[in-house]
Amino acid sequence: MPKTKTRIQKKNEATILAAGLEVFSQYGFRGSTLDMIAEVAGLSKPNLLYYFPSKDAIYKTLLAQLLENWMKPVYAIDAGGDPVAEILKYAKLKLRMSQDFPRESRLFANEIIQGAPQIGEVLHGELRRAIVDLAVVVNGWVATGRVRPVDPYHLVFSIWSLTQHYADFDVQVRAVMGGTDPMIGAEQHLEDMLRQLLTV
Amino acid sequence: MPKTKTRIQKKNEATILAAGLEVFSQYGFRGSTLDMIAEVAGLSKPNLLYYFPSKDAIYKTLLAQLLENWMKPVYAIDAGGDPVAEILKYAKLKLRMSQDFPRESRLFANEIIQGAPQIGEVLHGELRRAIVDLAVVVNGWVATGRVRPVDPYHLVFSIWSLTQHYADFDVQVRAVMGGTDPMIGAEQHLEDMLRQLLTV
Amino acid sequence: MPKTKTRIQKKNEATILAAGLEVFSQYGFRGSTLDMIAEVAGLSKPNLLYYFPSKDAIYKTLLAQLLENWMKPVYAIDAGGDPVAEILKYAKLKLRMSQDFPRESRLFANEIIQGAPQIGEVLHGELRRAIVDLAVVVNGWVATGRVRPVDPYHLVFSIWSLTQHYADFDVQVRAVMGGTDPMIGAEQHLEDMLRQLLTV
Amino acid sequence: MPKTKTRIQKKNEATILAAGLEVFSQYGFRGSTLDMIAEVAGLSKPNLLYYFPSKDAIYKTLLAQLLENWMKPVYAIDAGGDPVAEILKYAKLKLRMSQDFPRESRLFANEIIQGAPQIGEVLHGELRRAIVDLAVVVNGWVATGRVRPVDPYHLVFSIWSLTQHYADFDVQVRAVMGGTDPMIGAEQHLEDMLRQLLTV
DNA sequence: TATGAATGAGGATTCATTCAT
DNA sequence: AATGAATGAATCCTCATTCAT
Repeated sequence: MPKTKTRIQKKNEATILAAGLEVFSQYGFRGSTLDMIAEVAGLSKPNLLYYFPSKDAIYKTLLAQLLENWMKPVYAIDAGGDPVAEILKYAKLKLRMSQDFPRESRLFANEIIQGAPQIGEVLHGELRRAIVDLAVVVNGWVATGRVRPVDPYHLVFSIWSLTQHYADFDVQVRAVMGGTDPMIGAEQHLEDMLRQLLTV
Repeated sequence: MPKTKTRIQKKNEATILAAGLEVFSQYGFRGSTLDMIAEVAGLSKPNLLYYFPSKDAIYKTLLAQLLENWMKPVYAIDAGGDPVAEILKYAKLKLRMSQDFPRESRLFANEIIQGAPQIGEVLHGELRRAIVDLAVVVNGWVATGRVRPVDPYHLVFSIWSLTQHYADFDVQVRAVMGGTDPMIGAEQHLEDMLRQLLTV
Repeated sequence: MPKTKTRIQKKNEATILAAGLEVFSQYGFRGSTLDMIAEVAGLSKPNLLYYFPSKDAIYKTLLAQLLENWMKPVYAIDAGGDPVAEILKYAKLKLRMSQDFPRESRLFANEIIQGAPQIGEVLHGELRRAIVDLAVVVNGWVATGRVRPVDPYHLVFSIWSLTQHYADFDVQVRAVMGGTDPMIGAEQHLEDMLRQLLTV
Repeated sequence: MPKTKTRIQKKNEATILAAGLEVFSQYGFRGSTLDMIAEVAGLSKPNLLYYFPSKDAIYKTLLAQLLENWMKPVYAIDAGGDPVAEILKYAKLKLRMSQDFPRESRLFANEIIQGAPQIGEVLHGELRRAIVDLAVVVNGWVATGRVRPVDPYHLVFSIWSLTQHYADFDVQVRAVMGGTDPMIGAEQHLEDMLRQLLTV
């Protein structure tokens, strides 16, 4: 019999994942406790473990979901489109994701900083393949003189690091900028930087 | 009489701090245990606490040391020097620090991601002041047409995020780049990017 | 919705408090361990902490309960009654409490000897007020010649010290008296002493 | 070679015992730490253990010294003297000891409350013998009508408990009496009480 | 004689997980 | 589907004592 999930089941799983994201993204895996997650979820601790077999399972489910969304934008780059426009589209999408899903970003950052124990394989597999493919495209653009000569890998790192910085280092960004909203100038700067870097 | 530290004392404190850095930078404060640190330090757990009153004290000492080194480069920027050269000098220094002290960088990243519970004040105080001062300098350069118009804050974030990315996201960087040494192209790219962004 | 306690909850809390009283009254707060209390209670150590948040909480709960019962007898003294009879009634009540609740008495004694870190405020507040009020009554009796001139405070100390002596110094009392039951002559002596002291 | 103690040895042993008394009397045996004692003594912890083999040894030495002084007054009672005067002399001596050596009193109280693990034997031996002898004397006085009929044991307990109360329950006594010095009325009351109780 | 260094044996408390209902 | 009850395995920290000098 195929396990069809009831409405309540779906709702609670979603609630737990949301709570898990909230907590894990701030305190990391080991720094988070089921009590915290249960508190945020508004459920009892044993009830959490009724829906997920373990703390680990919640964390892994979150990471899996995250990776899916994390990879999507790369595939949206159109090798046939205008180079600068395509890169900018990608970069802005990344920036918006950092704005809209800062907790996901921090969850990811925590996982990577700790050596990617859970998602190491994905990094070496799917992610690497996607970026290698992208590098071929970019190198093609460079070879045909459509963009300035640029290392595709470091280009990607620039985009990743800066966009995620606004989410992951939010506290520092806000501390440094005082009351100013960081996001106001962020996109402008990102676009300017990439245009200068890429436009021939 | 000023308590002069024994040779053994100095050695062991250094050993413990090194071990603490190793462990805290990877697992964060809550994810690290005194057992791990003792293991790495090659000392017994109570002996750790003979030199430092608590786990917290080790962590705070590390952060304090870190902050000191972290702030230095900013102050080395010479308002009277060549704008692009000064910014480049700073950026390259930062990059080298990430290369040479990746654990310090990750320790810092962990602290910030978790909301900077320990160093929040420094961020709002000394760090903010330093960057505000730097912004004045950069804005001066912009106003006199010596560099392209850039937002000083986002310029700084670009430098910070990219340079630290190589340390904090090392696993991902290496996964994506396969066998290639990330550092070979990193400085080149950093310089290119900043020159394009800043040169009028 | 008021948290109504389960039957099990009530039972276990009572069990723990009884065990805590047993242990704390003999070894004092610092000399007692959760292991001892768990052993006596027949519960696991973490289970103790499931019902009470800390060792301290068990101790404080016990002291709070104790103080309530400890204060009651004072309030039962009727200013309008026969002076000697009222004092005797109070003294005998105290004596019976020492007999029936020797552990409570020792718990109290331990707390006081160590400087009353927990209940210092109650001593300066409620207890002092009660005894000051009592002193007024006794002084009234003295002034109207209904009892011999006595210092109300030292009268109270006499009653407290002697009655509690049988509980707190039980070992010594029994050692000195050999096989004789201390309580047989105790009440007799107490009554005789107070009558001689008070009767005009 | 007979171990003759050097001057420094004597001095340090005395210092340690004084510090031990200070600490043990307040926190009890298990509640006291060598660190506390070392702190009070102004000596290093290992140095303490150079003079005394263990924490236990310090405690036992203190108790032994204490018992010696504690027993003396009883022997000073003169069976041939005036009954009331002799009892009063004894009681006042006890009171003065409580005033002058409150820490000794509390140390003793702590030991007894905890079941007299160290000095149980002395209580059953020397102390019991002394009080039994005293009882014979008092009973003689009673038989010959020189004092009112009193139970010698409970008489002794009255004296012990009240006099020690001022030392052991000092905090409570002072709390109840407010600013008044407890000792001013104490002796007066003690004398009055005993005279009333004993005088035919 | 004195003390800096070191540690094994606790001791309070936390936490993921299991059990019973 | 939900939760009160329970616990073994940590985890931070304390402390009497030992060791080396």
